[in-house]
Amino acid sequence: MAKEKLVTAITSMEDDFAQWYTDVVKKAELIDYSSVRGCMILRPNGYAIWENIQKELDRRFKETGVENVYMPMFIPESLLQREKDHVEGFAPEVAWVTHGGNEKLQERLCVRPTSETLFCDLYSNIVQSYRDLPKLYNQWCSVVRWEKTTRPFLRSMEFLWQEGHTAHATAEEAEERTIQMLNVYADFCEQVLAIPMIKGRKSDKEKFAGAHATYTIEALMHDGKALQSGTSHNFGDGFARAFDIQYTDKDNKLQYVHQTSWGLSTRIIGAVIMVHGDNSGLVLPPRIAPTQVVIVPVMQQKEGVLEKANEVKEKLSSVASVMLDDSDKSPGWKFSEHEMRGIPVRVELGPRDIANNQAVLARRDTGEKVTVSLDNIAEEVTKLLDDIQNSLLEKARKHRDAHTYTATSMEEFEKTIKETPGFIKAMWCGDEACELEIKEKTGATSRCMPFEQEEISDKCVCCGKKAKTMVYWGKAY
RNA sequence: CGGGGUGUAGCGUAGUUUGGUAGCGCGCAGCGUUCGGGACGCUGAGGUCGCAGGUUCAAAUCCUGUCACCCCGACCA
Repeated sequence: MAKEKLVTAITSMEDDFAQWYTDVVKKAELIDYSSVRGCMILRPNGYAIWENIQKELDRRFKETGVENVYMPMFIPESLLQREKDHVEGFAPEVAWVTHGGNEKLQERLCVRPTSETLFCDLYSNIVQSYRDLPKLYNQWCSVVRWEKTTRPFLRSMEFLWQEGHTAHATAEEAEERTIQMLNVYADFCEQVLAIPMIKGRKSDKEKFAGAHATYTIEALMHDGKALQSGTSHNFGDGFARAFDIQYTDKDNKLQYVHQTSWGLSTRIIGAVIMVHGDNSGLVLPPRIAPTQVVIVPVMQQKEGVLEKANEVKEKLSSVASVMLDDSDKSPGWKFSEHEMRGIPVRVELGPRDIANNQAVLARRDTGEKVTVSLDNIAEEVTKLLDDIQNSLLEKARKHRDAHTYTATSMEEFEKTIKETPGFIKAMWCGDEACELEIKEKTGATSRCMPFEQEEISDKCVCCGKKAKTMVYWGKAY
């Protein structure tokens, strides 16, 4: 396509997907690298996407009764070590503060890699009675994990996220909340980010350090790799016992609370890029696009063009977030630039259009152009944005389904993962040894045990023993 | 942490083999002509050649060390 020849700034996906990703992230000006290894700078284009994600999710959280708080970023070493599995899971990637000014600290402080311990400490102080429950807290913050290798959005040493932490009177209530929040994530991803998710439970090997059960939403990227996009954990009363979080129930008996935590990070932006992006750059679903419509005037120095463009902007601003690009670049340059940034709809407006009381609408996802009357441009744009949102989800679903395979033998498994990367549905006996062997042989890990089970066979794909569960497998980011 | 690669103007790079005045394209600034898929002309600004040592009359170039980033792997909510 002629179009693609022009944008030489971006490596094509087919040539080198990793390089394509890096190019998009940079050229769309989502991030820049910083002077600290593994830490990225979120630039306005990138941060605005996160702000929209925050806005949408925060509203959905609050609809379920969640309240926001803010916890300190430092955790005393003794507190971190309270729960054994938890500290073992996180210790290798924790950053430590050892000095305050020139003085060595009595006790090291860790920079939070996650805040379970802080919330537990708080709950142990503020929960006394069953009347104090449930506690449904969330915080928006950054966390630090000393990663060995990093990639923008997908894995950085410091990243933005939200972490919800709840405490409940009963195990049932905690389990219900865990699933409820997983559903909030999945609905958000489908409806707003146009990314279809597989919902399911993690195997013991893959579950969160200290969790009783971990649930996950898994998405398939354009290159056939899986991305864990959000998790929801049920802690049972494990943390409560370690942190002594007890309440008095109606019968005046001491009980431990049951807890959950759930998180979603800027990593999800990586998913948006890798699910919807194409060789011209980023493709943003309208519902999170900071700018939904860009107006590109043609012959803008001509009498009346900019005036008309401003009129159209005014008209559209009631139905979408609109930007008028009246910079003195050529129209063609602007076309490519805004495509690179993923703006869903472009309005082209020149003297020819104005004479005919019309404008050209170009959609980012398909490149298709239509001419519409200026009289009902607001309605047309609204419809178009909706249509783009829907077809992005549809396209992503088709891609995922087309790259979801089944395997009933290891030969089939290995061949599929090698030749046609994607999700593989295969039966599993439940033994961790088989999980390890599959990883060893194929590089694929168990992504989740989906809620929607199918009986592909009655034997474990690895050992041939009686199968317990169908598992989605895949190579993961 | 292992393997590989790359560091020269904001970006992309030539020059390194064989040491000898740092060059080109894009971008940037000014002026003019342009404008329906990255327009063009003229003029101009911009460089501690990643950093630190060493060899030499002379180092982007050779030697030693070091740092950063990218890719693959290992590890990893």
